[in-house]
Amino acid sequence: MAYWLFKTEPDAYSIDDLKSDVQQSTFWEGIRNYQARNFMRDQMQVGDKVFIYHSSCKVPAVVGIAQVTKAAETDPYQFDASSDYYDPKSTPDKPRWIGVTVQFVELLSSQVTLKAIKADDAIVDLSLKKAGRLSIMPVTEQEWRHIIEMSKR
DNA sequence: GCCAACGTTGGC
DNA sequence: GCCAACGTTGGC
Repeated sequence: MAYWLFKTEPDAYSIDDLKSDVQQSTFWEGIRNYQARNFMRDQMQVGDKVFIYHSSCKVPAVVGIAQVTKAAETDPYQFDASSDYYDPKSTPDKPRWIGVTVQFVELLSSQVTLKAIKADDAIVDLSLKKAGRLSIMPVTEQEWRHIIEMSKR
């Protein structure tokens, strides 16, 4: 089982939206970055754990946990000309973009802020720390455990 | 709202 | 295939 971190803008779709969504789950559409896509396509499996991270907001932070409930499938929004996620270069017989389905697991008892993560020497490799703009990134098991511990402080 | 960082595009 | 220009992301 692998660990991941998904960024989302809470104004658009927050962890609370996920929690109150149908079956507490959602198709994670709109990933338009090749590195992120390749993680979903090549490595992500049902049962993988996911940190939900709120970005572009007052306090950027890891706020909760979700899990992958469905492996990658074609993201239909790439064919929808009225969608922000429309990609005119993608075709149904050769789709470029995919998404997985995730389900809410739990809220962290306290959020772990970007500030705290940046200040913590135990977290070195996390892309979040390297000014990465990656919307989906791998998390090592140690980092996962460490961030869970931080949320309990 | 600014701007640095970085990914993508397209001309050559 | 290089690289400059451009667009986007995301913290502040």
